[in-house]
Amino acid sequence: MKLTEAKQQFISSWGAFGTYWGINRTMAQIHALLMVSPDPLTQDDVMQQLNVSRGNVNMNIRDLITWGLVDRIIVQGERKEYFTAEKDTWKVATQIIKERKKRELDPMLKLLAQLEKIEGDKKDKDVKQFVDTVSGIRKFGNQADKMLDMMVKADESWFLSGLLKIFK
Amino acid sequence: MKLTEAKQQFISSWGAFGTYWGINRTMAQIHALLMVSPDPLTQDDVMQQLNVSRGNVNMNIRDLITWGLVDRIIVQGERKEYFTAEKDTWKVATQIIKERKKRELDPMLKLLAQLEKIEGDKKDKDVKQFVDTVSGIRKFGNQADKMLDMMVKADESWFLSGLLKIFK
DNA sequence: TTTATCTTTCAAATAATATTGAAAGTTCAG
DNA sequence: CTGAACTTTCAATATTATTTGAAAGATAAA
Repeated sequence: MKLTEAKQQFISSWGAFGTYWGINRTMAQIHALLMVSPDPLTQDDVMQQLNVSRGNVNMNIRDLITWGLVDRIIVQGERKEYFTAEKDTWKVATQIIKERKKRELDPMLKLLAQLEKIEGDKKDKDVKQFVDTVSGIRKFGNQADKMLDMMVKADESWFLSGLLKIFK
Repeated sequence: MKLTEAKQQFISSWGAFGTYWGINRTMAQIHALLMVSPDPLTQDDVMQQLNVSRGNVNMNIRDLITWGLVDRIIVQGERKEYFTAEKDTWKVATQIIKERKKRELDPMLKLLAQLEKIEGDKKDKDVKQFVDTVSGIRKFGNQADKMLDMMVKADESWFLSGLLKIFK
């Protein structure tokens, strides 16, 4: 397989993969493209390579920047902006974990804690089932939260080589 | 807050949360409803409580069954079918991990392994960046894969109390 | 200041996804 | 069998999410 074809396939699969995880296809594709591009690209480069409109590229790049996955690069003496993606997989992963935790997990845990304080007779089986379910999810979520926190603080080599021994 | 209101909020939030993760709103809501319902429900119960059509309920319940999260229950002497959800959070989580791994992570890792075997001069910076990116993701993915495998085989108490000490 | 270059916005168009509901299919009691 | 009770299917429809592209907004060189 040639580079061009492989890139194509990587970008397209990354896009499809993204949609399974609630990320829009184009955003995932732009991210993929920037990850395999050694040099920064302009919006026009991305438009041309992925066949999408200017507005689409602009909005999705902006979004990727707020996710902390893409950086805007200013080249001396050039009018237009360039963009580049973080290419270290570990950093990408921890960045995504950090953001999703903040945007989704943390608010959900807050809500579950509220819901658990429901008024009503714990003897009532409906009340009991509700509280049990909510508190089960909350406990699990809290543990996952702590684990992810530590993962984010840990470093790559630990993850890649050390972790396995622990699970033995 | 009263039970009815709390249930309502739980179901609706669970639905919204699901959409962040590529799960359709109704499927997540049905799952939520069944998790907080102590007794099995019929399709009509679900239709009525969530205000969705028969076809929608039927299709989504079927899907939840293939995910291994919902069971069909036959009650002696009753014509209609009942449905119930697994309520143990740990089991729900490991079941979801198992399925998503099988459906998404494993095929992606297979593809990445293919792409890494690209032909071309490793001195070329485009080739190098491509191979580095793909292999970085593949290594991370493989490690995550192993970790999740072990998590699925492990047990809840270990996760809830033991794991943290390891990360210290 | 004017103009050319580049970026951003957002209403409208399009595409993707989810939902409905009626008809067809199934199952079983009588 | 036959018909009532229940389940499944799927084309049509509705909803939601994404994309476009032209206009407006910046910015800086001339």
